[in-house]
Order: sequence, then structure tokens, then C-alpha cells
Amino acid sequence: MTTMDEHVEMSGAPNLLALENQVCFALAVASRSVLSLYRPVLDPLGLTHPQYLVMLALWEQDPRSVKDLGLALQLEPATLSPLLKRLEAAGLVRRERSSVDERVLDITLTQAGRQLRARAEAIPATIVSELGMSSDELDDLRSTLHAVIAAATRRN
Amino acid sequence: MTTMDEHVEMSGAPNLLALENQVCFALAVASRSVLSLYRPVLDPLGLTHPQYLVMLALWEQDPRSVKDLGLALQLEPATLSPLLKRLEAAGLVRRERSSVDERVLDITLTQAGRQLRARAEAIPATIVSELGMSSDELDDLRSTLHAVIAAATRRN
DNA sequence: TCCTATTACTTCGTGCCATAACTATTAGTG
DNA sequence: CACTAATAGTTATGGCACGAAGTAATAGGA
Repeated sequence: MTTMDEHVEMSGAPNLLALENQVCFALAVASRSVLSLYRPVLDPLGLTHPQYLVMLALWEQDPRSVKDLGLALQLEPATLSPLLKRLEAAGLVRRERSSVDERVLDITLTQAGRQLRARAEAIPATIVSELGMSSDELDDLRSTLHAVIAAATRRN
Repeated sequence: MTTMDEHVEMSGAPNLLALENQVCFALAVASRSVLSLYRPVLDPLGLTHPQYLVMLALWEQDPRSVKDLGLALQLEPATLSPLLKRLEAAGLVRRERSSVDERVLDITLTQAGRQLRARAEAIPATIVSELGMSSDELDDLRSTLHAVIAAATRRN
């Protein structure tokens, strides 16, 4: 038997190439549509969503190297490099070569960067309320997503 | 009580700003990591993942307008416009103004575009096998994602 | 009919994302 | 010690994504 929302042809054979049956499509749309909820919330803080994630990582630990941030956020250094320059231009972080290893760039929060955390505290609740989903549903979603991430990066 | 994979502080209060607790982060990483599985599979077809989704939409129905594709794929016309030009340059689609309404651009599959479908048939199974998740898990994931999409776009 | 509003698409600017090629520094080995 | 390999980050290129502004065509109302 097939699940309730799988698109099935008249013949009874599921169309494997039907857009609605693609998990990748659902993932892409879900990601874009949820992220778009953050735009109006992050705009007043002067952050994009990826920048917000970098700030979350730095609020957990600081300073951190570019490589370390890349591991935490699953982003290439080539993506982080210009992003961190924008955060520096916004006055939220400092970018300084490590004195013990000149290859490493220490990303440190500025005073303004640390203070921004207080304004960010309200964001998760705002988004959850806009989504209108229960914590149980969200917990379920998050653990399902973690399973997919594990599956997709197993052989990485 | 809290769920198994939620990050909780020593104090017992969950850190709402912890990276690992963010659904948006899990969504972004899951989307990127699953999409990255498609790259080596789509490369031989000369398609990027968004281009593949457009082809899926056109294989379901053709011709379609840019607006129609945008509704089906949840993409802005400003995103589709250059993407469709690249598909045209690749010889997969034709871009022609509708004769009944000159504002509308009819996107039509070329012979090569229709023929590409045969080579794409194998893709879903390939990806599912690489992911190594059961159909039940994938069905569950897809319906969960559809619920999130509905929640996030409710007020669109 | 004319004039305005709407619609469909395009263009522009900014930012994200990945791969590849490059520079500089450090580590490891003979 | 010198030479090579490995590591950290940057830059370049191509493509995706969105908002805002613009153009052309159509629809609707006075």
C-alpha cells in the first residue's frame, strides 16, 4: 500500500519522477519556506539566516577558527570566509590570525556581537509561534532531519 | 520532559539558542546534504538540482508558463528566468512568447528535453539506495516536510 | 475610447553555496 | 637541516535565491 500523500498514477503505479513524490523537493521547499520566516525577524538585527547560525555557534563558544565553524555549521571555508568579513564589517566579530598558529584565523565576538545575543533570545519562540506547530511535532521533525543528515553524510 | 536529542544545559533549562536545537539549522543542513547526493548523479545529465526539478515539472506538463513553474516549484520568477535561459542554452527547452498573451512565456520541452527523461528514470532509486533509508522512513519524512511547508506558508 | 491598474517576465544588486586553484604556514621525514 | 606533505584560509567562477525596480502587454473602469 502507498502512503496517503504519495501521488499515484491512474494505472496504480507510482510515478517515481512526480515532483510531489521527491523528498529532495520537499526538503528544498521546506528549507526555503522556513528560512523565509526568519528574514523579517532577523532583518532588524542586520543578520541573514546563515549569519545568524554563525552567531549562534559563536555564542556557544568564542573564539573559534574558520575550520571549527565550518565543522559545526557544515559549511565550506570558502562560504564562511566572505560571510565572516561581512560580520566583521557589521562590527559583530573580530578576525585575527592566531598567535600560536599563523594559519588559523581566530573569530572573536566583539562587545556588540555579545550584546546582540540578548535581542536574539526572543527569536526561537517567535518562529515557533509563527509556525504554529507543537513542540512534539518540532522535536519529531528535528530528530527525523538528524536521521536524514546522518544518512546523507554517512559516506561523505 | 525533553526529547532524547535536545541539547540541555547543566542547569536543566534547554538552551533555546543552541545550534543543535534549531529546526532551521537541521533543515538547512539536511537540504544541503541531500542535495549534494544529487550532484554526481545529475552531472552526467548536465543538470543542477534546481534545473532537475524544473525538468520534472515539465515532464509532468508541457508547455508551462514561468509563473506556472514558479507556483509548482515555489520559486520566484526572478530565479527561474536565468535558469530557464540556461536550460534553453543546453537545448532542453524552448522559450517562446505565447501567441494568445504576449506577456506569457511558454516553456516547451525540446526533443532532447523529452529524451532526457529516460535517463532520469533511474535517479530516484539511485538516491534512495545511497540514502539507505526505508520507504517508510522516507514517506514519513516527506509527509512531515509537507506539514512544515503548510505551516510555514500558511500566512504566506 | 482612453486611462489606470494589473499581470508576466526581466534585470539588478546582494548574499549564499560549492568546486577548484592558489598562498602561506606548519608538521613530518630522511 | 632541508624538503615534502599537510593544513588553514582566500580568491575566482558559476549557479541559486530573493527583493526591488523596470518594461511590455493586457484587463478593467470612467
